[in-house]
Amino acid sequence: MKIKGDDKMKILIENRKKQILDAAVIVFSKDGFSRANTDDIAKRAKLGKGTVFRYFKNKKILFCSVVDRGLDSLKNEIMSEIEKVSDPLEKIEKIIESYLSFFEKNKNLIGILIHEQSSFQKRIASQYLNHYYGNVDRIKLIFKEALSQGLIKRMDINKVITVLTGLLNGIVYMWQVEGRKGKLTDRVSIILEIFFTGIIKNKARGKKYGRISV
Amino acid sequence: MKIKGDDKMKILIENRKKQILDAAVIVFSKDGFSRANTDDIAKRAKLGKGTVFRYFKNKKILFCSVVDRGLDSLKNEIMSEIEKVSDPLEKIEKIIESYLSFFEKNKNLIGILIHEQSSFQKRIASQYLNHYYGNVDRIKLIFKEALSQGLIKRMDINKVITVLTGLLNGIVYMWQVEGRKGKLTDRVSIILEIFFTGIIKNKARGKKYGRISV
Amino acid sequence: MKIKGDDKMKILIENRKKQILDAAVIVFSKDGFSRANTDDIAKRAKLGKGTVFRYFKNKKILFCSVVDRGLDSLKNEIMSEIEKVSDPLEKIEKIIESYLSFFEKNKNLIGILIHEQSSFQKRIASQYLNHYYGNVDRIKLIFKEALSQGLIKRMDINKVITVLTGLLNGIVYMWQVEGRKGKLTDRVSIILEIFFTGIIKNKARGKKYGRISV
Amino acid sequence: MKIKGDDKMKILIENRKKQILDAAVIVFSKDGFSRANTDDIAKRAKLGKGTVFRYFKNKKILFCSVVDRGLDSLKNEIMSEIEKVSDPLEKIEKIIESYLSFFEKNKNLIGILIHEQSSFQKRIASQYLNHYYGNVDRIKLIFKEALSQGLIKRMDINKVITVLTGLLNGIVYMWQVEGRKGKLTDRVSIILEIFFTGIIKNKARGKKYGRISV
DNA sequence: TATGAATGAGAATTCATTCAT
DNA sequence: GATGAATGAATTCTCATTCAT
Repeated sequence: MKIKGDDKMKILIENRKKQILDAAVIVFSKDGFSRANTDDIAKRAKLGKGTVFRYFKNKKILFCSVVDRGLDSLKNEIMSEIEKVSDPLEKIEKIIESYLSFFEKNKNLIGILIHEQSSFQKRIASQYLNHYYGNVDRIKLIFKEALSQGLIKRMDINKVITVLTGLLNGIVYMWQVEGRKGKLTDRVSIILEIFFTGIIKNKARGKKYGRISV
Repeated sequence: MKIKGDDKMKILIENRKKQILDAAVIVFSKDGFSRANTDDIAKRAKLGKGTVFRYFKNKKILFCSVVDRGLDSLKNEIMSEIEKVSDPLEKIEKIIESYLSFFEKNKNLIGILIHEQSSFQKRIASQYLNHYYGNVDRIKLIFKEALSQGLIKRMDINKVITVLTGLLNGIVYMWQVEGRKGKLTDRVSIILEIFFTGIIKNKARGKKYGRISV
Repeated sequence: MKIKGDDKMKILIENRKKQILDAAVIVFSKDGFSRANTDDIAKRAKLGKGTVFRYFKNKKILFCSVVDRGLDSLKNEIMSEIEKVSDPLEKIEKIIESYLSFFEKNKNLIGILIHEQSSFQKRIASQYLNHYYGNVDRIKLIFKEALSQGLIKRMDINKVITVLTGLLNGIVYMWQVEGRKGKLTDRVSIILEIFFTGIIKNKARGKKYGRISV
Repeated sequence: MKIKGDDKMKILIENRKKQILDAAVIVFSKDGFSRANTDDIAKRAKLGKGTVFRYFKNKKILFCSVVDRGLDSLKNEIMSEIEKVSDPLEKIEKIIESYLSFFEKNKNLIGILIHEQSSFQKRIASQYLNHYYGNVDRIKLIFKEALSQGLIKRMDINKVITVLTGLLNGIVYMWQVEGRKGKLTDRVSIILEIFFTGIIKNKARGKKYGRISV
C-alpha cells in the first residue's frame, strides 16, 4: 500500500518536473539562460514560482536539466534510428537524417544546446561531452565497421567523426541563424552527397586532397 | 595646425576604442553578453567605468562593436588570403585554412561570434548576415568559377556553401566546446579531404549519394 | 471563500501601497522628485527596495501616484466642506478655509503639489489640471450662483477664479517658503476680507479700479 | 596702466559670467536644477565645461547665482517702476504691473524662482527671503503711507503684503502651469479690481468680512 | 586661461531565491 | 505541498567635478 503511494508520488513528481521542463525549454530558448526569467517559466508551467524552485534547486540546475533531457532525447532518437538498418553507410545516413530531423522537431533546443553552450562552458561542457561521447562511442563502432567492410577510405575515424559532428551542428546552427528558412531536413541529401563523395569531380585533382574513390 | 590636432584626436579616440574593445572581447567571451559586467570591462581596460560609456553609449552597442570588429577582421583575413592564389580549388582551400586560422588566433571571438548569436538573434542577426553574405557573394563566385572550369560536380552552389559554412562554424564550435584541444588548424587537411572527395571509397556505393568523381 | 481571500488580498495590497505612498510623500517633499532616493523611500516604508518597485513600476509612477492621491484628497476635502453650507459666499469661504486647512494638515504635499510641478510640466500638468478643473467646474457654479443672487459684482468669473486659485496657491507657497511660521489657517480671515471687500477704503478712489460695493 | 588692465579683466570676467548665467537660466528653467546638465549649460554658453566651473565653483553655486541675478533684476524693475509715481495706490498698481510684466519678459525665471524653491528650501530660502524682504521693507513703507493718507482700510499691513505677494506669485504660477496661455499682464486689471475693491457687491454682506469701503 | 576627457560615486531598476502563510 | 510577496545583491548607466594639456 505504502509502496503504491510512493509510486503514485513518483509519477506525480515526474509529471511536475516534465511540466516545468517543458515550460523552461521554451523560455530558455527564447531568451537565453541569463535573460530567461523564472517568473515566466513558472507562469508558463502554470505553477507558482516557489514550486519551480522546489523541484529544481536553482535556475542553473533547471537549465542543466533542460540540457540533459534534450541531449538524452537527441541521443535516443539517433540510437533508435540507427537500429533500424544494418549497413554502416545506411547507419551514417540515419545519423544525419535523425540529427537534423530532431532539431527540426525540437527547434527550441537549438538555442539551448548549441548557442548557450558558452554560458556554461566549464560547468556544462563536461556533462554535454559525456552525452556526446556516449554517442560518439557507438558512432565510432559504426565507422569502424564501415572501414573493416572496405566501405570508406582509410581515414582517422576520430577526425572524421569530429568533422561529421561539427558539420551537423554547424548546419543546424546556420539554419537557426538564418531564421529557419526552409526545412532543415531538406539539407540531408546535399550533406550526404558531400560527406560521402565530396565536391570534386576530377580524379586527378582529387588525389591531391586524399585518396579519391575509384 | 588645427587639422593636425584633429587627426591626433582621432587617433587617440581610435586607440581608446581599441583599448576598450580589446578588454570587451575578453570579458564577453568569458561570460557571454548578459553575464559580462561593464565594471570588469572597464577594469580590464584600465579605465573608469564612465569612460567606457563615453565611447560606447551602452553595453549593447559595445557588444555589437565587438562583433562588428570581429566580423570585419574575419572577412578581411579570408579575403586577403583568397587573393594570394588564382585556382578556384586553391581559393577554397584558403578559405578553410584562413577561417580556422582566424579563430585559432582569435579564440575569444568564438564565444562571441558563434555562441552568443542567439542573444541578439533579431538585432544582430541581420548585421551578422550582411557581413556573412558579403563574404558569401565573393565565395559564390569562386564556386561558380570552379564549376565553369569543370573542377567540381554540378551541384547547387548555394547548398554547397551552406554546407561549407556550416561545416566551418561547426568545427570551430566543437573545438571550443571540447576545450580547444590540439591546434584548430590541424583539422584543415581532414576537412579538405572530406569536403573535396568525401569519405566513400567504393564507386558504386558512392553513386547512390551523388555523382562520384571519375 | 475564494472571494473573501481576494478581498483580503486587495486590502493587503492597498495597505502596502498606502505604506509606500506615506513614505514617498515625505521623501519627495523633502528632496523633490529628482533628489529623492528610492532607497530612502523603501527604508522609511520599512520595506525592501524591491518591494517598492513591486507596487510602483518606477519612480515616476510612484511620484505621480503620490500627486494623484494628494489631489484627490484635496478635492474631496474641499468638496465635502462645500456641501455643508448653502449660501454661495459661505461656500467660497469654505473653499478658502478648507484649502488652507488641507495644506496645513498635509504640509508634505505643498512641496509636491506646488513646487514640483515643473519637474513634470508636460507629463503631469494635464493630469493635475484635470483634477484642478474638476474642481473648477464646481467652483464656477458657485460663483455663478453668487452672481445670479446679486451677491457679487458683475465680473468675468473665469478671471475671478484664476485670481482665487492663484491667491490660494500663492499663500500656501509663501507660507512654505517662509518656513511655515504661524498657522496657515490664521490667514483665512485676511484673505476673505481682501478677496471679498478689497483693501481700499475710499469710495471715489475705488471706482477707478472697478465697481465698488455700495 | 595695471589698474586699467585689471578693469578690462573685470569686465571680461563679468561678460563671461553673464554668458554663463544666460545659458544657465535657460537650461535650469527647462529641466529644473537636478535634471539640468552642466554639459548643456557649457554648450549653450559656447564654453568648455571646465570654464563654467572656473567661474562658478559648482552647480549649486551657479544655480544660486542665477536665482540671485533674477531676484535682483525683479527687485530693480519693481523699484524703478515705483519711483515713477508718487501716489501710494498708484505705487501698488505699479508693483502689480511690473511684477507680472517682469515674469512675462523673463519666462525662464518662473520655473527657477517659483517652482525650484523646494529644491533648496533650506539653502536658498534665506537668500531668497533677504531679497524678498529687501523688497518688502520698501513695500511696507508704501502701504504705511497709504494707510496714513487714509487710502486703505485699517488692516495689518504685514498680512496684506503676504496676501499680495502670495497672490502675485500664485498668478504667475498658475499662468505657468496652465501653459502660459494669453498674456500674463492681461491679468493686471482683474487683480487690481479684486485686491483694491473685492468681489462683493452688497454692503451689508461685505461687513461680515471686514470694513467695507463706504 | 580654456578645455573636455576621465572618473567613480551614486541612482534606478531587476530578479533569483527565500519563507511565512 | 504550493504559493507568490518580500528581499537586497548586483547591474547598468549618469553626471558633477577634476585636472593634465
